[in-house]
Amino acid sequence: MESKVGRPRSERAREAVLHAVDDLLVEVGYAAVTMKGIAERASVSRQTVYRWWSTKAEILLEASATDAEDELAITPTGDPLDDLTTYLQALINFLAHSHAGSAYRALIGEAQHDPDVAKLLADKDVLGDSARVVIARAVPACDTPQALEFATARLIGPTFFAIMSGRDPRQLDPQALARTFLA
Amino acid sequence: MESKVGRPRSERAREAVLHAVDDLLVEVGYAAVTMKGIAERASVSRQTVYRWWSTKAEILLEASATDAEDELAITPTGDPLDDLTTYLQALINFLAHSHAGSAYRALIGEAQHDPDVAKLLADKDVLGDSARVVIARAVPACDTPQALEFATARLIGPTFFAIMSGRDPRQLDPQALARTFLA
Amino acid sequence: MESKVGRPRSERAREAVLHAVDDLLVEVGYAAVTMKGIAERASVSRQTVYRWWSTKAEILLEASATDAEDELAITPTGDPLDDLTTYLQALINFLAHSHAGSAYRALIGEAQHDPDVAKLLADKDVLGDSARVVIARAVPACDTPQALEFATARLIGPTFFAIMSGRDPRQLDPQALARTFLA
Amino acid sequence: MESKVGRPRSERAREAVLHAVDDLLVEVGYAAVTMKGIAERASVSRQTVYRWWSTKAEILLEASATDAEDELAITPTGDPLDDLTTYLQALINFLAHSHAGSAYRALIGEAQHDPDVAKLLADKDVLGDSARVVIARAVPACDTPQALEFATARLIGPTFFAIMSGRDPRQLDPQALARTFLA
DNA sequence: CTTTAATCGAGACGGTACGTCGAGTCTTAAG
DNA sequence: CTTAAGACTCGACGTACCGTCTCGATTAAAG
Repeated sequence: MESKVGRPRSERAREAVLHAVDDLLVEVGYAAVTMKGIAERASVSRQTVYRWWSTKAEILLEASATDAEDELAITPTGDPLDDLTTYLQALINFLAHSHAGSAYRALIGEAQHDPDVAKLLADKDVLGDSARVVIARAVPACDTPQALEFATARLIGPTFFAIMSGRDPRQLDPQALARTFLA
Repeated sequence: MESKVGRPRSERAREAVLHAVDDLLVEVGYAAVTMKGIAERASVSRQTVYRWWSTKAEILLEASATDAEDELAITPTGDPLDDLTTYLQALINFLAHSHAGSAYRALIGEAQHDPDVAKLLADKDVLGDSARVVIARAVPACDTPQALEFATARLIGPTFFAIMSGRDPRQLDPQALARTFLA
Repeated sequence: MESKVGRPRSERAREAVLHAVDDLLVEVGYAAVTMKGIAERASVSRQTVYRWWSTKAEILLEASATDAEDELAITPTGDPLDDLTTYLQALINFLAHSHAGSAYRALIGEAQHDPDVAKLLADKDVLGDSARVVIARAVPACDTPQALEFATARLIGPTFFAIMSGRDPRQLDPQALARTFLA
Repeated sequence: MESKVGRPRSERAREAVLHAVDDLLVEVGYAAVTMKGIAERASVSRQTVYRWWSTKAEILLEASATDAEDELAITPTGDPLDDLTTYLQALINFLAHSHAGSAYRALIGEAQHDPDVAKLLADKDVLGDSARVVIARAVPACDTPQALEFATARLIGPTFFAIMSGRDPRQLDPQALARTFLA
């Protein structure tokens, strides 16, 4: 419920900030993205940035969550192996090559030592959500929450580990991963 | 080839820095560990820290690599399922509860947007090394490098993902994970 | 000539602002009085304050000018020495102990580097006006403007300097000052 | 007692700051002089400014105290009236026309609502010191501290008031003021 | 009894300085 | 040549106040 009195929030400023953070991420990398830099790039006052977001992680998440969801959504064919393979390929592309994915990896990294960022990601489980949809369709037997969680970790885990630990993503074979998952 | 003239490097200073990093990590957490703080805690000049290490990631890795190896090494029993279960339990403890493990998670995080840290971790693959040893013994069939890499990702991945993405480590069942790995 | 159409100026808002300034001056001191603070304390919008006053000096002067005049006005007895002594005592009280006086000192201070404030004070010579009245009655010989100006400086100056330069006002003896003035 | 270990204070930085504050005072006026502006003008880091001075008032005082003393020091002739007249002329020039004087007036102004500045000026009574020297020589009868204080206020006060309250300094007649003082 | 016009509150906006902190580097004297 | 000490430049931090700007809602006099 948002107040109706006072000057309304500037949609222009909101978008400028989100675009700025996207651009800066690509240009200078996550570490060099600063609240100051975002504000300047967006031609927005620092105060305005802080008014609506408290950390760069928050902005980054808002800026890339939609992209992430889009990149991880697949159109089901009915064939479990095909669907899982397609999903795993999308996951590899997302984590290893997409801008939204590199933002996401940076956020996961930050979450390891910043509880606020961890909370943020817990509230918006991009990876888990995308995987659960695919699994529910491909493996109907996975119907309890526990089983779903376990399957999610098994499906995403190997790819996630390989990329996060700096391994070469080209060595990853989505079909082999999918087959092993179904075994 | 190192010079032999002049005052020799102080071993006292080296150890003081490594201990200071360990202590600070526990007391204030990774994010609040600073080069300045390390130097002060170690009663060592800032210049001395910079002379021997170029980033806090380097110090951190040197300070916790040995601990990490110890915590991830298991004594084999001969039974593959038992060995894998023991290893996975050690992995869970390391990533979720150990100091060395939280340092390692932070480094993995940093590596996502800092190529220097990524290089550092690539040269010292703590997790992969520990897993390969276990796999080689438990699954002798895994004899090609590719198969070993694949198995490593399958063994470590699910646990790694679950903990890095902020899931509750108590939900992880090392025996179930081991059984699925062997299937 | 002010317009007669439209909503009339709110007398309530005007008084609330002046009272807020008075209160804030006492509570937090001149330096910490801000336009923002005044508006909030008066439960008035910032725009409303700016609509009617352009600087905090203006508000302050309007808020304390009447008090200042009252505090510096004396009832004549006919005896020059008595009148001057009474006046000087009032001047000491005003400059050293009164709220209106501390506002006035702050304004004089501001006037040293802000021409707008200097202009404001030139148009409303609180100190000079009060002194001229007393001098005209006590020293009828002072009848030219120049003589009056000179006498004003001689009468007010020593006290003004002592207090503005941070000397202890208890060391000031109004009767001695009055006697010396008449000499 | 200053420490002898560590890098010594940069004399270059110290002078650059003092000159910068002098220049800025003339160019933009006291109100627009900021710590940030001083640092930039002096090509010195903000941190360095804060390391040695805590407010712009402190820098200003250090930058103009010597000038002030020079401008208010007179060479005695032996004739009381001449000496006092010369001193009062110097006082008028200082307060009304000199850069050091305008800095001093600004500081006096600030002192009215900033106890720290008031303390600063109390420790370095530029005006009082200069007057006491002149009075001691011209009026040997003034030998008790109280008498000296009283005489100081009488000597400086009228001129001080006239200029601080925005009156035209050209109307001030140093000889007339000196004569009245001696009467 | 509706316009019309200026007010009011609330609060977001772009700016800019604040004082602090950590990053690295540099400059001493001491060992 | 290393060491501890500590000053140096640089640049981001998050906050505060500045003065301006949109809003919707009042409030009176004028039509």
